Amino acid sequence: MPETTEQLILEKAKEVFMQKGFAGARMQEIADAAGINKAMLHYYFRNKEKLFKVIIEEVVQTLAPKLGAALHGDDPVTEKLEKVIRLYIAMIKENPYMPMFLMHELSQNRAEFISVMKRRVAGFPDFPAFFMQVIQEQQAGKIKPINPIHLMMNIMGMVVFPFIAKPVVVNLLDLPGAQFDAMMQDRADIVVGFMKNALRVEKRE
Amino acid sequence: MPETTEQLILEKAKEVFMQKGFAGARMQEIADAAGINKAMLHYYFRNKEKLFKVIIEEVVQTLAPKLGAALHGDDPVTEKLEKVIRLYIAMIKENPYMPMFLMHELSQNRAEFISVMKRRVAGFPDFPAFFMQVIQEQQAGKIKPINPIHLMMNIMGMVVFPFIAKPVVVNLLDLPGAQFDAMMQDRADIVVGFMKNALRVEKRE
DNA sequence: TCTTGCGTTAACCATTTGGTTAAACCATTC
DNA sequence: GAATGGTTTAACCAAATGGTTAACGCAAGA
Repeated sequence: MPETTEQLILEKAKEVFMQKGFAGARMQEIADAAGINKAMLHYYFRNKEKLFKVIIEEVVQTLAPKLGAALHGDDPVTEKLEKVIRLYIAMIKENPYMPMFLMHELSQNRAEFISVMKRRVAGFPDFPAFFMQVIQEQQAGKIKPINPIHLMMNIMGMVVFPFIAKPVVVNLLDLPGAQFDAMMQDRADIVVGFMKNALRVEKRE
Repeated sequence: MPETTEQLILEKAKEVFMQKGFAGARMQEIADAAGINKAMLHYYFRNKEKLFKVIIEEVVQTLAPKLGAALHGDDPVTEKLEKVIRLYIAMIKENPYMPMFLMHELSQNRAEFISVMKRRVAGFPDFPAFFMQVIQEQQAGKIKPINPIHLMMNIMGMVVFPFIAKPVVVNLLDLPGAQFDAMMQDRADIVVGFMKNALRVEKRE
């Protein structure tokens, strides 16, 4: 099944943009990676920004529905969060640069970026509904009280951090990269356990 | 007290590098910010990489001792972690770009960076000792069992994430920036609470 | 006052880099 | 097989960007 040139470019551009960021990425490098002439990039995508925007679109379109699916439905909060954790950790394992990429580019306030994000894609998570559920379970005494947004940030922080901070951790702790990766095998279980403990209400005595 | 040109350059270079990253920063922009000629940058720091390296050095030298101080001493683990959380959140509030900057540049595997990190500065935290303490408290039944490295990553993730992800969160949740900042006031308390709950062992009945 | 040398500037240079153009290639169609 | 039109290439261009140079200013010392 022969890949079209356009697909090939997108694929390679994604790799380069994700690893180097917009400012660090070079059109020439993308062309080389795709084994084509630099002019092709412009033929298919006009310019660097347009190409970048397409990648962004793709990334957002991949991430949002995953979150949407996990938070949707009737499961209790802790189960939904467990889904989020496992889903995202699995995905980041295959795409380690994605979180860093997203955050770094977003922090540059690229207008294109924001607009893509704002235009909610199909399957976009229904945050208000989920936050409501969190509050209800708290009032019912099923989980510890905590602001749902903070809770969400706690989860995402624990999920995302190890991947963007791998170089820091490895260097700070003098840990071989392979050993770090091995540790990451358990990561999902550990975060899930930590989260459940943190939300667990003590039994009344 | 008149600031020397060198200090002025460092100050402005730090701002620009931290916000734009190495690849995104422009020597001209730094010069403009400092209100001087571009040649001055090269006069004092020879080239972009050298200037960058000095900034890196400064950042690492600021961060490591803070962690070292918090982890040092005889306090119980949860208190030490509480210190870490409060110290870092306070510092990041004054320097919101620092975490993003550090991680993004680290992820590029800049050799200079790694070398600076490896050369342990004064006050560098004694991780092995702290990890040992964590394990001892776990065996004594004072805190829930968890791999100390995972624990540390959980903490740092929760501390750092909101700052690097502010644009993502704000856009995803349609939250006014000011409201987000207001929420950040409580951040330290919430992370401390979350951490303590997660580590708390249930009372035996 | 003349000299010395650090600090500073404007102008300039070379390379990188995003982007363009005109011609060539090649499969499909008439 | 000539014409058509999408695809690809090599060569080129202009702007951006990191870096250099030569001259100037000016305070401190001789």
